[in-house]
Amino acid sequence: MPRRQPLDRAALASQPPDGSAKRSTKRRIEDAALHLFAARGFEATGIRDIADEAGLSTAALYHYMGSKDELLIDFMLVSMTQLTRVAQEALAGAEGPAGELACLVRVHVGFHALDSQRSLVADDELRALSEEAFARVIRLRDNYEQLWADILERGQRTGVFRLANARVTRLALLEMCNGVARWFSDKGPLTAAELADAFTDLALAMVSAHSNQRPLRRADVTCPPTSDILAIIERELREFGEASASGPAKPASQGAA
Amino acid sequence: MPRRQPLDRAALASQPPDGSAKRSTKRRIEDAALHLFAARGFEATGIRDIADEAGLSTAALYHYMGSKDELLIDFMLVSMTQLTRVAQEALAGAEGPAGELACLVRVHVGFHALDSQRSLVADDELRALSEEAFARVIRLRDNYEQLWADILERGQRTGVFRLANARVTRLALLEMCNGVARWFSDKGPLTAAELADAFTDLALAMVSAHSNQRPLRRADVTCPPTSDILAIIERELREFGEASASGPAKPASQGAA
DNA sequence: AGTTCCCAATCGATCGATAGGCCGGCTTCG
DNA sequence: CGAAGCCGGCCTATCGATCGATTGGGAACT
Repeated sequence: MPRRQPLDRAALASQPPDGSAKRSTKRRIEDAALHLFAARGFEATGIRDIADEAGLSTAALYHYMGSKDELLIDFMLVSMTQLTRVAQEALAGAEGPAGELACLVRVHVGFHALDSQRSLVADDELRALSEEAFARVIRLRDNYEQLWADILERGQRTGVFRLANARVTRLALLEMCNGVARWFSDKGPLTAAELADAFTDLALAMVSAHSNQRPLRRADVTCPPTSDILAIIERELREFGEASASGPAKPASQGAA
Repeated sequence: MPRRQPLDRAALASQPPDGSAKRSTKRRIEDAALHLFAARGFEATGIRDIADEAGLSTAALYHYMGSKDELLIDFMLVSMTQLTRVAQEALAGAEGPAGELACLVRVHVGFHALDSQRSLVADDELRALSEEAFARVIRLRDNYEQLWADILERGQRTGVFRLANARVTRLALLEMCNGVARWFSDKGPLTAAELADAFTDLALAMVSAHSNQRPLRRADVTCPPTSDILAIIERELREFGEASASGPAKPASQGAA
């Protein structure tokens, strides 16, 4: 019978003297949950599945997390917050609607390729949220999508873009980019950078970006290079990965209110 | 307490003398299941939810369907079969890669707008299928997507399209069109026809469709008009709606094998 | 009498979550 | 220094609720 692993104390002892032993466990739980949510869906994933993949009992799970629902909510809030933050940082290096659109596409595609599991869950499991949590996440998402709407509107108004319908174009762009998380694999033929660049040209073509009667391609716009943008994303993901795993979910046993 | 409705026998009696009473019940079940699967997801929908919305007991459900899983499988097989059939019929009236692409976009978007619930379920719940059912549905889907791949390849080869990467372009196009089922509402500002036309231009721009150095728009290509294509879709949906609801799932109680 | 249609009651399985305790390291105090 | 007490980390066992599905009819129509 497959006994549960008795914990490699030697490996734990070799880590920094702070709460790192805990971190590794919380990270294992989050990684397992994210993997299963993305592969089977939130509703189809049981806490026993998560516990098995993390190498724990179900009871031990609740030492680190509030509930299965909170786990999902956290994934979504983190995903939307990171995406928005990276987009804003990257937009500082872009010029004009065409450059800004290229920037948003690179960020969005980069995020959905480098963190595809979390992105997939964040995009597809909104219906699993309670009304309150849904409202919180949607507020963040609306805020993010407003970046796209503003840029499309500005491009339309200044004549850089030619849009039959700004709303439809925005929705088409976003769904196209969201789709990346559904099929991208880092074992596939394309790197995240190549994908982000390919999508940048697709997006510029969709909005008929042009200047002096000539269509604009990604080489023509002012926007941080894809390598820089991917580096920002990776830094953001790394920072959160450490921040989120600094200890148990319940800081101390406090009396109920 | 909300008693279950005692069935309006008078209304049933006013229908044609064949098996129409059954049809209405089976249709109620399918409509309820489709609505709930689309709104909450397959795994989050219980058979009691379906029974409540259909105005039946859970036991009565099994008089008309095999199982909850079979219900889902049927939705998917029907969706893929109809989509492929309509696409092939419509393609007969198209000329050249640009006309054919416009045709596929109109069919795909039209389907996802006019039958958005079934399309949404078919696109999003693949992971809920068993391995065997998954293989059956995927085979149909691959067959359908091959239509897109062939047209993109032909457009690329004949110089009508300019594609950086045919596979990426195909995936981007399909995800963009699939997205329609997630946000389209017939109570929204656009009709299905207007949407299909808008997406046709977006798609032609994405592939850089051109002729004589000039970009091709939907007015320039040879393709059945959107109104005709939507009519084909509606006929297909109507035909199935009646065919699928002609009686209980279990034709007679037969001994087990 | 047979068939169609449907229900109340209930099956075993599994769901998310909790109770209560064991174990080992750390701190505190004699 | 060593014993005592605490606490974080994790376990087994189990909770009530709900899951999909079935049994065994009863009422209505043919």
